[in-house]
Amino acid sequence: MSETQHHFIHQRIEHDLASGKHQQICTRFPPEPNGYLHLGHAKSIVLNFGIGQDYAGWTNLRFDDTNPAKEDAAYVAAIQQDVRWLGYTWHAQHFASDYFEALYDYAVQLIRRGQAYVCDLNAEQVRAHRGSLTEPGTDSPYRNRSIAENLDLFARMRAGEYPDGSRTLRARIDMAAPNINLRDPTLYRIRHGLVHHQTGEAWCIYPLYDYTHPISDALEGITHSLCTLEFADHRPLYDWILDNLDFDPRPQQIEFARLNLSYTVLSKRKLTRLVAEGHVSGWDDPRLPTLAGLRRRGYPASAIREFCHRIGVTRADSLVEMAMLESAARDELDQTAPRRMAVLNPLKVVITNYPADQTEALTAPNHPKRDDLGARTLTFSRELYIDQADFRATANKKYKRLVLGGEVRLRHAYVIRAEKIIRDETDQIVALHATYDPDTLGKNPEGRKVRGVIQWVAAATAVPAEVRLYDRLFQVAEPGKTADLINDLNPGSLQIRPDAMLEASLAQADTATPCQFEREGYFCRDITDTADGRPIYNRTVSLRDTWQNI
RNA sequence: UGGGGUGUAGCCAAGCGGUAAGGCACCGGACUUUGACUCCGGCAUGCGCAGGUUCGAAUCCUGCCACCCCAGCCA
Repeated sequence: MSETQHHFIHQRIEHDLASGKHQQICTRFPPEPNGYLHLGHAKSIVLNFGIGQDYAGWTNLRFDDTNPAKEDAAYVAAIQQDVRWLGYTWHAQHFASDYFEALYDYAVQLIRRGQAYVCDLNAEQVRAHRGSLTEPGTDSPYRNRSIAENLDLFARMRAGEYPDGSRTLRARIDMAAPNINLRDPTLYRIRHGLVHHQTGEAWCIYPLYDYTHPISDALEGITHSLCTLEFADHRPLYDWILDNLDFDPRPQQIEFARLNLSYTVLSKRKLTRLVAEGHVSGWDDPRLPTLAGLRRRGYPASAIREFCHRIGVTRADSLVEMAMLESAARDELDQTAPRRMAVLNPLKVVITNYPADQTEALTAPNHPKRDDLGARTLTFSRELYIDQADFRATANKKYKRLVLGGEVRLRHAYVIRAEKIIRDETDQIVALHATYDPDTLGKNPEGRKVRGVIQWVAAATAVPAEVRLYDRLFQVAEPGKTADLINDLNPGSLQIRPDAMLEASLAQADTATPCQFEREGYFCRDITDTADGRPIYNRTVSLRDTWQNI
């Protein structure tokens, strides 16, 4: 696996270490518990926890739970599980709501300093006073209330004397600031009737992100607060809050570009919609770029970490190709996955010169390059299955599988020759008659070259299974770019092979270990669904296929 | 048209005044009982564009152009 690359944030940190500004580097991963984590979060997790590890510091997990209308405890549990699964351990876990009391006190301080005021404008009026991108805003008529009145009003806001939306606490900065975030931003809003998953009904006023985040960071001793680019405009406000509350030392916010992946969406809003509208089976649908989905799909956590290292960290907008993710998965799985044989679209083959009452046990290594992974036993018998795609009545010479009258190697077994196609009344191929060369076990046949090798399973011992093949969820590189993203869904993103046949060793397989179905790809047992007692396998990713045309 | 960002190969990305790393993808070839893996080779006279400074510029300066973000009591 590649070294963590040296990007601009590492440089900033090393500069801060060299200058003596910090002795220890502390970061945090601050998800809002309002949805499941996805690859975009993985980028942030790997970045933040990676820094904690690389610089002998630590990383906190902090739930940014300032908006109870959208959040839920169920998401808290899911997020914790995902972070652990990715392989990280947080130094401490916090909730922004742990700081509600402190946050309130700091707000009182701001009021005392004349830096915050209670505003009676409603949302619509606030918007009207804010001005536009090119025009300055105008002061709220409540901007110059006395400190005493502000203190009283804010206390009453907390006491629940005012209805939702009737008042807010605002920072008193500059309504003419070119940066709109500085035009007296809202610090607190009133929200009655909500049950916060952590604080219950203790509060009816809730602080906003821009106010909460810098203080939470400072309270925890975070040195570098990493976030995505869209918050760059908020940095002056982040600094303003800490400045006016005399925090020293202060955490430094540094922004980086969020991850975009082609043919999928990395937006909690869009993912929530796909789940809510039933376009996918749930947050853990294997087609989703959620960590839960990728995990169920069979992606190893190490592959996701590696992917995050490969894509780097910059401030430039980017659209990373899916191939980048798949490559990281293949690199990991190739080294670790035991090899197995499975036939996804079975075609029965009868070896006519092999005795009906005979079987033999063949030994096949679990990995072509790793003896330490051991071996398993395969049963060879008169009736077998091969894949329909591995046989053709006729084909050109580039096709190196089985052709009528031609030979092919059965992986780890004998060379067979296709002799006759057996059809039913409707002319459908129902079986193939073939003969085997008994002198080809573990050696090449005399005087001729057999180029093709295909997988097979013995009919008598095969394990029936359902195999699910996945394709990209969307059929366009940037879903929703030109129209509603639902129109961009790929109707063929899930293909089920209901009649797949697996080699016998998979009957009692360790369900947690992903394996390679030779010549098909990497697969893992789906432990969420069951189909009539038959195992269900998900294809994580296919093998790289450089075979262009037949 | 206000503010904040970003432009290096098809994609991601190093580079920090000394003559364009690496990965993905792709194209050759070797090996192969997985059309996999592995290995070897190829892939930017060029760094958004135009000027300028310099012995020397992707790196510095000037001016353009393109794209992204911001007007929630969301995060």
